[in-house]
Amino acid sequence: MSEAPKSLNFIEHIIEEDLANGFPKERLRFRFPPEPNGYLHIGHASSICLNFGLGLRYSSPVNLRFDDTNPVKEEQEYVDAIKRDVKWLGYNWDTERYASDYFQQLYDWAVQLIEEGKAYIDSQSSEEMAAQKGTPTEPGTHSPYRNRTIKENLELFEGMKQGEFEEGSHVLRAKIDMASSNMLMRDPIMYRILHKAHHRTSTDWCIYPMYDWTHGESDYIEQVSHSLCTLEFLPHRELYDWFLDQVYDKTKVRPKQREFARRNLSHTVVSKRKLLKLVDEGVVNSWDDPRMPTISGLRRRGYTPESIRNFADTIGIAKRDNLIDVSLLEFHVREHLNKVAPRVMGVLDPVKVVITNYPEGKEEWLEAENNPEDVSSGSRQVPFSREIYIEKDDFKEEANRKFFRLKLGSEVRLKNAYIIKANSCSKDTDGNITEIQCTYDPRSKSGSGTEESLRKVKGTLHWVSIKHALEAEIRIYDRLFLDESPDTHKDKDFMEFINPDSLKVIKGYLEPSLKNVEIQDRVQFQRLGYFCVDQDTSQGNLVFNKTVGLRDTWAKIQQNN
RNA sequence: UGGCCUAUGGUGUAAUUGGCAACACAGCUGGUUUUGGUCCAGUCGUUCUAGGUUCGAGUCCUAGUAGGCCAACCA
Repeated sequence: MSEAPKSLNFIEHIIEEDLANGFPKERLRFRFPPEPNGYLHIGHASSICLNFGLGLRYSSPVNLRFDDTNPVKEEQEYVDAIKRDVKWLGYNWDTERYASDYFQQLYDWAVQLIEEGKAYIDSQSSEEMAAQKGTPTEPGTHSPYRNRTIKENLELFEGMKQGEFEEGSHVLRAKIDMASSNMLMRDPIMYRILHKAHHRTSTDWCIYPMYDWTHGESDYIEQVSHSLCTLEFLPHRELYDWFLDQVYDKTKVRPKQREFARRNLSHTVVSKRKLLKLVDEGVVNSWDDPRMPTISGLRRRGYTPESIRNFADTIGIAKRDNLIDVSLLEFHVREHLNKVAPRVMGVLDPVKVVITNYPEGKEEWLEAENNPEDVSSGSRQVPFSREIYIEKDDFKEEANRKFFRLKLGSEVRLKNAYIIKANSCSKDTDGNITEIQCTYDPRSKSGSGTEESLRKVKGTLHWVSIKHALEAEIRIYDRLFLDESPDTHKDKDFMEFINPDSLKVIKGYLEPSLKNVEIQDRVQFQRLGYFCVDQDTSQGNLVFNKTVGLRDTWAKIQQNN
């Protein structure tokens, strides 16, 4: 077996360089560190695939670590959803960790910093501290509390921990440099008082560590070798390193933070706050609404884990701003579903066809291939009868040579069945076609091997026998936003670009083999697209979500005319 | 009136670290096909600008330009 030489992304280059410089491969360790304050989305999928992909590549453990330092926003529900989504994507974490597991260690280290004169209690309001912080172009000024005695600091910190103070009355700050060009180094807050129960530690603590103080130390505790995050954390790196310096023991692995650019997907938003707004304002029905770019939404839409992993792999990882066209994601789901989704026939916008020379009351069960891409998938039987539905779009009274479908006076193949010829049609008073009268060639039955069955006719249509058809609710989705990058307009809110027609619910008529489908089953409605059984399906009420349409060359030809 | 990051086809990412700019998607043209799907073949098109170093620059240096990030008791 030869493996195609795959080029490395810049993170892999860094790791290779570290290994070349003597870092032991067995000490490589990664982590995926979500905050349990919302659902995972396609952007997280990229990060998950990066970290777990590195774990697979180097046979290294990857921890799932919940960054749960803010009980105001975090909930167990999100922890459960995140675990479900990571598993569904196909990854196994080494150990499940929580930053809250480290609260005691973090506290002890904080005490140590105070004792070393590197941290102090500030007792000003957040407004006062903000005023002293300066601006990116002007240095800050020192807090009047900056030079409290170590003893006083220790007593106050202990008091904070014991719950003696109100929220907002005191914070612990690192004593670094109020004149630093990096705003994060201007005496950052390490702890704040929050009289709020935590989803894991309950009321054990009423002081909670801030992100910067927690994250790097957690990496260190877990001995994560490469701590990967998005680019907006780049300025945090200096502080990450500073905090690490305070506790670092040279015999241990020193975690290295490196930053990559967040992946942006066109025609959507990927920010928990914005996604939450879509849910709260009823633009979508839930976090797992199939229009949402959340992992759970994509799953419900019919996306496969493989397709998402391949997508993440293809878009790669880099440091520049990007806007990835959603059509690339669609390509990957088509690519996978083409191989695995059974083919079935369903008519979504029906018009009745009567085959006038087919005996009334007669029915035949015809053999239909389940998937031409997978011979092992076998075949099934579909019923044929005198009255069938075809798509309205598949018939025109007159059309030019490019129209490979049914028109008066010409022939077309019914998939898996017979060649029919349209002779006439009926219309209602508004001129809408209500019925097409055809005749069929009884010797042209698919697979019969007769000369007539082998005739080449230009078009092949899908169809469904009216008498046998299953009615189903079909949910057709379109992109949620009309603009390719709705949240990057300076003067317009992303909500202004919402596509009012992102969901269309219609009734479809399906072949009877679909009677016993299960939730999440994925199929291809031939010539239309890929569809997935929605969880709203119940006894006698079939609901399908459209995952994505087939590539549609005909639509393109029409558009260009 | 600051600091930091980034710049390669329409999109995303590569380039053996200074040595013929490539892969995928999208587009276009043909072929196959009982899905206008799939598949196959072909084609289009790229190093932000100006200098510099070098036999040789996408890669290194300088300046410029453009975009992004940074002043939450969020992560």
